[in-house]
Amino acid sequence: MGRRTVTMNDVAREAGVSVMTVSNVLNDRSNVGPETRQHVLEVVDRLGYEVNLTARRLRSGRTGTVGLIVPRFDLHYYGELASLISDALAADRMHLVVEQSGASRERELSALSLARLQQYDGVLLSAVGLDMADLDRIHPDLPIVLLGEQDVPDRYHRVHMRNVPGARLATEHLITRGARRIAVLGGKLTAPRQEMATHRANGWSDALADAGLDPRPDLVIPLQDYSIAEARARITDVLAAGLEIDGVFAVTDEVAIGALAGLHDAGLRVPDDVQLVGFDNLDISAHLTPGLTTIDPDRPTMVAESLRLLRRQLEDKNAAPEHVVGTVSLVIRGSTRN
Amino acid sequence: MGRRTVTMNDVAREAGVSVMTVSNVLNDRSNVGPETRQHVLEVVDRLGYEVNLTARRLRSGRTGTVGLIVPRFDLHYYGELASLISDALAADRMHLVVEQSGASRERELSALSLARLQQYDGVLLSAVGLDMADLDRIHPDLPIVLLGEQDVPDRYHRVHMRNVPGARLATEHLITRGARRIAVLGGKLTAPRQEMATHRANGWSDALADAGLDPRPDLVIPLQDYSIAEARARITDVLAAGLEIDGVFAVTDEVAIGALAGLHDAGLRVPDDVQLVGFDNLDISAHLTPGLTTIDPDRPTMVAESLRLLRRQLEDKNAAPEHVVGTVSLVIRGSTRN
DNA sequence: GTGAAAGCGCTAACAA
DNA sequence: TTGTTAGCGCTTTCAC
Repeated sequence: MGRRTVTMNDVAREAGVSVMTVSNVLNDRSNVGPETRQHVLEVVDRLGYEVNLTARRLRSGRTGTVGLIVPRFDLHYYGELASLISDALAADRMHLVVEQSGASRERELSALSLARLQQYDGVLLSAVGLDMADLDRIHPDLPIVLLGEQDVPDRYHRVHMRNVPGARLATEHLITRGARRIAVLGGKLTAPRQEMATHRANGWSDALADAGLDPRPDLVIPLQDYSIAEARARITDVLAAGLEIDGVFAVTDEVAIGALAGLHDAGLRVPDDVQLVGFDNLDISAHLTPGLTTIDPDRPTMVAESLRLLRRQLEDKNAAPEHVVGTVSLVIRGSTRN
Repeated sequence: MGRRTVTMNDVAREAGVSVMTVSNVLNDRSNVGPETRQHVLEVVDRLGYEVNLTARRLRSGRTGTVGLIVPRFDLHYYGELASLISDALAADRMHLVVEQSGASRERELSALSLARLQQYDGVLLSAVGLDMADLDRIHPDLPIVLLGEQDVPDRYHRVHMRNVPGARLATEHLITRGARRIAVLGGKLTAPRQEMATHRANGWSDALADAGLDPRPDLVIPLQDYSIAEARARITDVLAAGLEIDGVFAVTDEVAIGALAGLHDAGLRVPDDVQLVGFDNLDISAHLTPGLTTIDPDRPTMVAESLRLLRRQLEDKNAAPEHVVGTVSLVIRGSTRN
């Protein structure tokens, strides 16, 4: 209980060797005799010694830990992302820890303080609230990979999704299947910065224009937090206000789930009365009724690429920044007609 | 870019004061003259200094960070939990970081190594794969609160859910609404240790017995990872094998979502042919079609209590361990009949 | 193959 | 109000 923490010194004294030898044993360095190693390990075990990672880090700079910064823990997208990354890193014997920045700029900047970031060997940053200028202020001497949509300074390594083509694909599919009055739920035509909502609204708008349809502003239904509840409430509002639609492109699957509920509330059947397409291909989307037609951003590849970029920087501080663009594909399920 | 990290020493030299004064300013200690403070802050700003948290931690032992260890990032339950905790901690100006232990004992033990835990001021541990003996080996001189079901050594502070009564409530509700052949999806009658699945199966079994119904073993459908996909596949299997049921108690809402899909696949209507109750009251559960009747574990209170126990230990290392038991309530929605 | 010395960047304790 | 000293526990460097 109250007993003092066992340090390397204690082990060294007990084993009758120097701390350096203990350190060498614990770090699997080659320059230790076999029976010395054996003996040290025995003592380590007996005393229940565990290395102090803080001290190691202070001295060596290495932590064995990668940080993932996400806007929110409770958006399923980030949970699935974190899970994939964590599993992939485990193969490299590294640990993932996840922090939530909150979607607000203030909390994001705080999570992003150099002080916090420097605790990691590398950082995967999925930041939504920051603009170029913010990112430009961060000058961590530390590997970072940006995951996401926004424009970022060229010096950043970055993996991003093909948002506009993905949204276009979704919308074209709705048009192909006969929808003509297609709303974009969660889209934004204008915003202070380009972001997921504007990119995906642009793809929607492009597809409509190509098909000779009018991307009317009243078909663009912006959201704040992209939660299921918000999406359901907003679509209920616009339907009650008399908006007539036969298709919905929801900017995320989570938004689509809300739309599904809201449409059902209004007595509209999916896909018979209104067809619906999402974006993200969450695990759950295959298991809704009806199954959700959606855009698959090939997360496994995005994760693999992110980690590749991270490893490159880990190996070579001055690796030239790379921009990787993912692929998107359409997954057709029951929420659109045959 | 390659420029060396700015240290407190640099700031001190540049400002013409000692490092202690810089430290005092940055920690808002009262013993600094106003114009000295002002000047130091200016220099800090000009040089872009940020404190090295690793060094601070090594010296002071405080980190300002709480760790939450969860089995998986991609189970919605933990995402919602993490989100609640993160927001609550922000009010105390503390940060939450989340680690995934993986449901396997090995990875759990690794995430739980003293070395890793000691990086935090306190740890909230939602461990599923550990037993008493494992937990007994952990002797961190560090505040821990266990969240969860299992029996734990008395010296631990702990918040747990009323699993058995909750499961009983769910099952009684099914019986009240007319179900008679009620399966427990994800339940286990026997297991090496008491765990969520056994507790909830016990509540199910108790309720059946009380009602004079037979808790037949073939009504207990165990699961491995409690994913939506697995739940859907398993219920499809047992239905195909000829199991006749008119009610399902799913041990989690996530499992219930899979059950909903599987029942639909089999051409069974919910709640007309088969009634369904979950457990957890996830955000999404209100937005399914039909809405999911479920057990609400009052997560906000559980989170508040967990943080209270943590703060108690932070303030007094020797605070007597407390066991807090949450309350459960039934939330009735469309997946059970009226 | 092993060990002694130095110091990573900060803060606790005490002195001035 | 400010500064000096010591040292958190480890790893780097270099000597033996």
